[in-house]
Amino acid sequence: MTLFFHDTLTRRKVPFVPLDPAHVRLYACGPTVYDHAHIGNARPVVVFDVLYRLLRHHYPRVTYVRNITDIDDKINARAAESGQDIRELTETTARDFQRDMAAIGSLPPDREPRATEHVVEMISMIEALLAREHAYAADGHVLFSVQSMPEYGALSRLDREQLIDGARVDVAPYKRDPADFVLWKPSAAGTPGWDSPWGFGRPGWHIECSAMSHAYLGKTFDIHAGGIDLVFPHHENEIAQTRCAFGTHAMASVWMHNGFVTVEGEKMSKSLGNFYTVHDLLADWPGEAIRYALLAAQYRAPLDYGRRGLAEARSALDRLYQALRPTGTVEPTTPSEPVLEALGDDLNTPLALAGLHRQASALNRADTDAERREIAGELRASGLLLGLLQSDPEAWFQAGATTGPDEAGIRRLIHARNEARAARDFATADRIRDQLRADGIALEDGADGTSWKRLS
RNA sequence: GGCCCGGUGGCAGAGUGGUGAUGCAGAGGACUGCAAAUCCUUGUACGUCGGUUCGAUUCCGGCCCGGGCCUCCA
Repeated sequence: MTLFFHDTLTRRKVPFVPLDPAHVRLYACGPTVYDHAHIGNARPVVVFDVLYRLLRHHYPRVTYVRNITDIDDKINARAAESGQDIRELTETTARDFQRDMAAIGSLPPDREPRATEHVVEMISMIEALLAREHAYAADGHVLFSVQSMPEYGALSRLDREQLIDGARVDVAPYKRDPADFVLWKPSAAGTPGWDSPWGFGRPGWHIECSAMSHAYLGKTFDIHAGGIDLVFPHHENEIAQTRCAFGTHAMASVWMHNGFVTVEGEKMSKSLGNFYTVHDLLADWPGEAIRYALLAAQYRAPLDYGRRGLAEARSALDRLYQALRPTGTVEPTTPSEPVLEALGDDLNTPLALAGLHRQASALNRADTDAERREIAGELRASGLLLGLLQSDPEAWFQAGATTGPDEAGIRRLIHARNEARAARDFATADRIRDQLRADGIALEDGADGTSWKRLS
């Protein structure tokens, strides 16, 4: 089946044709590690994790590269203000990031390169740009010459005049053209930096992704992904650097960008301070609900994130796990056709989730155990593509609150209640149930006995 | 100012030129000692004004409203 993805460069949904069907190559821009990831940072991780899972389902080999930006002036500033060692700050933050992303069900990428480990490649790329006269050195800086590339601006559809008119920063005096951007800049002694042909300094922001994507995926690869706010300048400049350094016609075949997460209609961002960190959300919500809520809207649409959406996500997962409950932990078999089609149509995750619910309905209606096991296997396989429904259903319902009675105590009370019920002493039975309810435990009397859930 | 997204029922959110996804919430019924869970039934939604059409929520245009980008940003 042909997959379709929306390509930012052409603003169209295009059929996906891998450059090499035997090896699909995907790059996504990763975090700058100076602070906990917020839910806006998590969205591309989760969305493109689904993309990665889908590609792996359809192709024999996929290489997914997601960088970690550990060279950045914000990192330096944070380290300076907290008195922390830069390396320690970036290592800790990177580890927290990986832990948080795993907690919301995302697979690790195949490669997770760090900018600090690729400065040599960045320098040689800058040298290539200088040799081809797409860049110039001035005043300890090396700048990319935007005028040397006629197609500059194609991704963001901005032309040079607009860039200059709209610029929010002062134009540095060493720039030949106000639109030129930095490839290398000098570092003061005692601040982070590397020796280079242009003196002690550090790379500009964009060059790291050009260097690292080239190092692991080559001069041209299949898909480059990231948040929509990276279209300009980051991806525009990556394209300029990579194409001009290698003389290619494209950096990636398809450019995919996720919409941002909003809070009460406004963009969530660190600069506005209106963000939820994944770390904090995990204290109150299952990671799977955090993930589900991120997949509840199509990835290009804005997503308003908050308690309501999280509560809905948890209810929806309750329903899906409830359907899986009678069959326990059956192995995933084959994802359902509607789910595959939904995901293959530009990652239509809300439609795919609807497919999961339809499967759950069918499962709830199934008459025989064999039928139940078959549908459950398919439902789990469909869920696997979305990174959902891989837990033991009982564990899903019984996880959560650490207060209240323990499992043995609950079982004892259920036993006592069932004895009362058998004796038709419903007053006692109801008292026990009410007491458990007050402790956050809900009972369900089924054909095979009484099961319980924690309410949170 | 330039460029780009959106406006769908109580809420979230798909989709389509002509039998009104999906979930949550609501109503009725079945099941149950009573519940819960589940199943069945139930909702005259597509910002606005025009145009095209036999027919538009779906295509085209104007307008209104919301949001984003224009070198911090996922």
